[in-house]
Amino acid sequence: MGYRENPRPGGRSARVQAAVHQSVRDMLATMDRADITIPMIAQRANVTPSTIYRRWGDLQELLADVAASRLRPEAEPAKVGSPREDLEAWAEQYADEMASGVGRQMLRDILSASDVANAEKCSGYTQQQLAVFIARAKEQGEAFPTLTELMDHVISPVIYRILFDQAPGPDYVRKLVAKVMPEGTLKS
Amino acid sequence: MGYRENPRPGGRSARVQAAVHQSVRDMLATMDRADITIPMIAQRANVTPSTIYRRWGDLQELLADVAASRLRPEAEPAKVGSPREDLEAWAEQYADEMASGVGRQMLRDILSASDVANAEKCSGYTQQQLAVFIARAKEQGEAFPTLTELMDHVISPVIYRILFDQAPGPDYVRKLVAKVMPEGTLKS
DNA sequence: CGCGCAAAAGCAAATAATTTGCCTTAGTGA
DNA sequence: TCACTAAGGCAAATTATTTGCTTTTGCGCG
Repeated sequence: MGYRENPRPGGRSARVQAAVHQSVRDMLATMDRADITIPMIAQRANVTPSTIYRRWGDLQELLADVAASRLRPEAEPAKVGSPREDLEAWAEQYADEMASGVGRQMLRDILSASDVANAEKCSGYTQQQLAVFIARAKEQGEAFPTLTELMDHVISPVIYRILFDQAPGPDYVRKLVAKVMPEGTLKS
Repeated sequence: MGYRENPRPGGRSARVQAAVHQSVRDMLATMDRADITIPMIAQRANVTPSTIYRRWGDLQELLADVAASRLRPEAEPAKVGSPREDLEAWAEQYADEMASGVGRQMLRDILSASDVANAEKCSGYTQQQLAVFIARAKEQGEAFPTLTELMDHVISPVIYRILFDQAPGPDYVRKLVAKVMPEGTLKS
């Protein structure tokens, strides 16, 4: 009697999931998160509350699921210049998105759920994106930081600040990138 | 009709707060967090549920409050060798505590609450502790990283890993510290 | 000291959310 | 086509939350 992780596309289960996700996104856009309840989500999605309870367990799990699916990158990072420049542009946008009200909420939703799967998924997405820059740099023979260095010294500080402190400022990210680039790699 | 942030010690309000906090700590120690409810906490603390609802709002706020108060450092970090060695020892213990089941839960509780105050408090505690090392190093004329460097390149990566990934390994923290120390500062 | 005030707690009724058992529906694969 | 099963609907039972009103407690003041 378990629910499939990935419902077959086109099936009823997939339709319900889509309707519920959509309903949650609508509500997040229009009202305060503290006022959102499962019965309300259910009504807007035209399903019964018990469907949601059985499938997701509670509001936190549902919100985490929705947040993680919104965080999935839609495309490869843009290629506009050198790998370093691409990384800088991407990181800046990443920081902005995460620091925005919506992004911040999504991060919290993901971390609040008792199930760790969504947090890992989210970190995995970021690593995938970073891996693209690393591959490009390698291809072009450009010196570049490792994945671990990028995660530890660019992503982590940005996320920490967003979660605990204040949003990272505009050139803060640029400085982090500069610091992590290998010696002798100067910005053009 | 607002509740005081810091109830006068010895008053009724302070007793209730202590009883409720204790009740929460007991329950966290003995049962799964998903099974904890406000009525249960109230019963164990000999208080009516409405008292808790009025004072804290909901379970998440209460858990965040309890977690933040547990995270308050009790003493200045130990002084056993050079500032760098002290920092290493402290950071390692910090990482262990945060990565433990209890520590991880506390972090999540703090981040799940809609009120950001506890998250800021928690980050503030860490910065206070780090400031002690910096002051000691300055006093002894030892080269030392800034507070920002320590937060960005030691604390942030540790916390990020705990939240999104896996617990940081045993010598991972040591490497982070080594990396952030000023050039020419070699380990004795 | 004892009085009055206001903050905070208790109580209980009203409301809302969650859980659960049982039934129905809709896809899937033989 | 048919039977099987995962998933959804419905409604009753349970549990949590909110709220209006009352009572208690501790503080400041005369």
